[in-house]
Amino acid sequence: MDKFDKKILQLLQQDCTPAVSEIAKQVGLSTTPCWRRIQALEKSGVIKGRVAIADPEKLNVGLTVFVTIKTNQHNPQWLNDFRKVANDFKEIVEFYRMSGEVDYLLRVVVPDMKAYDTFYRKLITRANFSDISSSFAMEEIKYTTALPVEYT
Amino acid sequence: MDKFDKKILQLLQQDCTPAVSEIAKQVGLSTTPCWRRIQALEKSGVIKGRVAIADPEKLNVGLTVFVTIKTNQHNPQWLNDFRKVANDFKEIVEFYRMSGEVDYLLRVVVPDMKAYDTFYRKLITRANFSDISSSFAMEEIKYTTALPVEYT
DNA sequence: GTTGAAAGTGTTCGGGG
DNA sequence: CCCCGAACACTTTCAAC
Repeated sequence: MDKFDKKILQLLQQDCTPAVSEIAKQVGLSTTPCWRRIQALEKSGVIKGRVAIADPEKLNVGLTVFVTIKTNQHNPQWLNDFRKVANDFKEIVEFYRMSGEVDYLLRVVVPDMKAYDTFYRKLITRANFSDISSSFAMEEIKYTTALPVEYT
Repeated sequence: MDKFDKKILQLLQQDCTPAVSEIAKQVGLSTTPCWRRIQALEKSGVIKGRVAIADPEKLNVGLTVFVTIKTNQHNPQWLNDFRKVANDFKEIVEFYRMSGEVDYLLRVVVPDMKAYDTFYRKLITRANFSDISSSFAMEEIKYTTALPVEYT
């Protein structure tokens, strides 16, 4: 990936609405090669897709909760089940298997504490955890879907 | 927000490339009213924008690290400075002010442990922390930018 | 890599019911 | 809310440099 591809990616990761001709102008290329590059980035899977970003407040999910989970069932079956559960819960927007102290980390979005409590109760009926702990975000200071292009 | 708006939002949060006519078909509306609804959702700020989603692996930032931070400087000046620092570091993709034990939580994306170490050293020269701790993600099981529409 | 241009498609926004 | 239709812009693909 040369500097043109990087610039294109930076722009599209910020905003994918402008026309190819506009992108081309900003990266210092003419439309045709710029269009070809975008096609290539999509075909090679560097660009996975284009999505609309919604406002959490406006969708009434202004509260972010991080849930750390320990389990005593370290078998693939348990994880597979839990994976399905996580996909069912739309409130779970991120889900990682961790190293170290904690086994799993979830990011959950809900309207408020009360709604989180409801979510929490539903969650623990769907899977067995040996230990589960919740941390609440008071403020979202930065959130971006744009990944750095510096490491390529 | 009625069921049409919710359906439109669900679709666009998954994929914003299809034409309005296609969206309209899927929600059971004709093009014009569907287009007007999308306009309204954008104007009211429910839809904040449209972005391209890049593949972390392909951009060589396959390692996610969660960094928990405690500070002893609980003044707005310190936070404001740190806010700027976080914006400078492209590796920091999420940044929350937390309640409870830990003061701040970062999600950081880097190529590998070595790169994380480099990032870490740079970070601690830019701000003072009383305590900082890193947890590594072994696997990203779920990551979505689509927020639930059920709470509106 | 560049330009220019043609054809097809989608968007946008009138008009009607 | 629906449909129709007509500008208009953008995408996509040429051929030629």
